[in-house]
Amino acid sequence: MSAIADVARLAGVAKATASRALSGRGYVSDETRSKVVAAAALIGYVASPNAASLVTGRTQSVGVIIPFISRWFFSEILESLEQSLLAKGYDMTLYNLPAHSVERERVFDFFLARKRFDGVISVGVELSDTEVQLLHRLGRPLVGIGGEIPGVHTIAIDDIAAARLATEHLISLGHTDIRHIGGDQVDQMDFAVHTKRLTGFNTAMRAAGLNTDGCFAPCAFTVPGGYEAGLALFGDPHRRPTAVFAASDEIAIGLIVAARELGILVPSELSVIGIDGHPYAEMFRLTTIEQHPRNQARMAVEALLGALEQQSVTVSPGLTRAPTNLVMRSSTSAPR
Amino acid sequence: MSAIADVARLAGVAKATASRALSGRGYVSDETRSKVVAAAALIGYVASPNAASLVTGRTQSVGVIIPFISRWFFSEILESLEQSLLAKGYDMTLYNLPAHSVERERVFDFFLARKRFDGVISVGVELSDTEVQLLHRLGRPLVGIGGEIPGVHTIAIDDIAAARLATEHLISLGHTDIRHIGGDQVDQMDFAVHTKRLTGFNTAMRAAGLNTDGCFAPCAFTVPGGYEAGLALFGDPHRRPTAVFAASDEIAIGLIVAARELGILVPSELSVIGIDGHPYAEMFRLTTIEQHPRNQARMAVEALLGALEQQSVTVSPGLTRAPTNLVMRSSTSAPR
DNA sequence: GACAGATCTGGAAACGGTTGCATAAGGAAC
DNA sequence: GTTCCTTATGCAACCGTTTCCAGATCTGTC
Repeated sequence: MSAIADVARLAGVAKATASRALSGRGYVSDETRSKVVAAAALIGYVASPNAASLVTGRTQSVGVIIPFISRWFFSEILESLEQSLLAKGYDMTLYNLPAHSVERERVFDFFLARKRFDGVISVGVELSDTEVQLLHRLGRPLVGIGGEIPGVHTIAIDDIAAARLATEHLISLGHTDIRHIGGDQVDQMDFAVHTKRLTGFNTAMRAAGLNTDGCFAPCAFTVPGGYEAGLALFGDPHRRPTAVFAASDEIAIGLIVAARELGILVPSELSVIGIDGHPYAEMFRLTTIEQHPRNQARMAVEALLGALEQQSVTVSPGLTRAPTNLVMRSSTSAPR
Repeated sequence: MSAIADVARLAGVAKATASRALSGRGYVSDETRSKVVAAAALIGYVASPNAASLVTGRTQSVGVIIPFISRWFFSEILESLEQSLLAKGYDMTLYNLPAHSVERERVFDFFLARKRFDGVISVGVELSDTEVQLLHRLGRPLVGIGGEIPGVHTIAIDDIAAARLATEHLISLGHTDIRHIGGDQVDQMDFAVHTKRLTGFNTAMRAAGLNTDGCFAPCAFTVPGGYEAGLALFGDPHRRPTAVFAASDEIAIGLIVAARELGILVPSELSVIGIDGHPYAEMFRLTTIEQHPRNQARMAVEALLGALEQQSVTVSPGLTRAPTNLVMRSSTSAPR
């Protein structure tokens, strides 16, 4: 509707002056500025970033690539990203790209190539070299959350250390028959998360002199996934472990529900520990390693906007470790 | 990087011709078109919709306003919206606006006023007249999901009918001591959902000649919310009902978890029914009224893009009813 | 063979902002 | 009273695209 020319006319100044007055760049007298601001307010003028982006190259908008929306970690990330970006005046445009989506190529070659974003945040998606280069050629900074992409600044917890800590907690309670339930191949979430958590588990077990053969069982990375795995694992009383380390709280909760259904007492007959800090953890009294996705999202926005302020095309590559912490509730105890 | 001028030069034609060849509007000979297309492919040219929007007024982008991201209904809607919009070449920009967010005014007065969207989809947010008018003045069509906004085309299930159906299911099994656990004031989600589901419950009860006094108890609209409500409601064996209608599956699941902890058998001692069709419903064998959010999202996109194609500023106002269906599992049975 | 209509192409003007450059006024330093 | 710097403003060009308009060529009809 109303353009800056209307504001300028109303305020009795040139377009250039109105632009300077509203954007705060360049010299404008206080008197002129207030006239312009008043005129803009009067007709409800809001600058079109699309038009401005033509000449400035800045769009005030950030693209986000994410493989899931409904899983806890990802929805937390998303809420926090949106909040941080909104606070800084940025729009957030969402691309939901499951691991091997058919749309994937189109998103990179078409949507991301449209020059709509000042930067891109990639959450839990392993980008190929080609894809990183494509984004790089656009001259836009890129920040990752939740994994390591070569040459890209990434915010992530130390998955190996978190898994080791969880396993060590069980070992320190006196458990020796411990299993690890983690993500399966189908649900790779693209990232090496599953593998890393398994590595942390194996490391802790071996350091304690415990055998790891046949200790890992895969399942879908969800509550029903953990539930199914629990029914299978706990079905035979003779082969039942005394403790389980679940790769996520959602899996852990599924395991607990399965155990309860089978009449197995947690923690006296079975200890369960997870990773995440899921909002349901408390009602299931689940001991877990908390990560703080909202915080990770804030760090990512900070890194990205920092790079934008410095006009730098790239964020300094490298890894920022997000903190984790053990929260003890009553799903773990010494074995009987 | 590469602009249409580069493509035109490479193909040996004028900018205008290149534009026509790539957009498919106006006359272009087959020979010229293939030359232009080849040139564009060669240098990896992708048109900037920002620049185009300046003259066409179309941005190829849709704004979505949503109060939650992590709750099941909303994340399903979001995934489906993104998928439908992407398929049509539209970007989706997200505004996460909890009910009484401090950011709300800023989103309407600033972000939505920036002329970035061809249309807006509002999910589960009750818009004020002022807000509807503001969007209308921008000349952009608006479609709602999950409630009724005066003068706006909305996709929604019949909440009253769904609640009545759920309650009637319990009554038909022979229950007479039935409670309804639903959303509280704090968690109004802006919409009249809570009130409508309560109305449906009351209607069914009265039609069966049952008293409704003191039959409703509020809780947070989440699994832990239902769990807390369950502990409170089932704590006193003398005052325990034989059946509960939960306003959502998440509440229903919380109730079941609480019942199991208290040693109450579902369904023989307690029947529970919910509304939603949550992915956890099956593992808790929950009887529920399914709604299909992904389908609602598709309908919304269809309505919005339909209006855009017709150049019409408004979508024909009115209500499209999304279907629901009762799925019987084993959380409900006749009372003992 | 003239004419109308359809097809094809290019030049130039727009869209709504920002910014480089020129101009001018005011104040400080010599 | 110059000179120089800082502040303030306007004009015009520019960003990348689409589209209006004019002109050219081709086709078919009478």
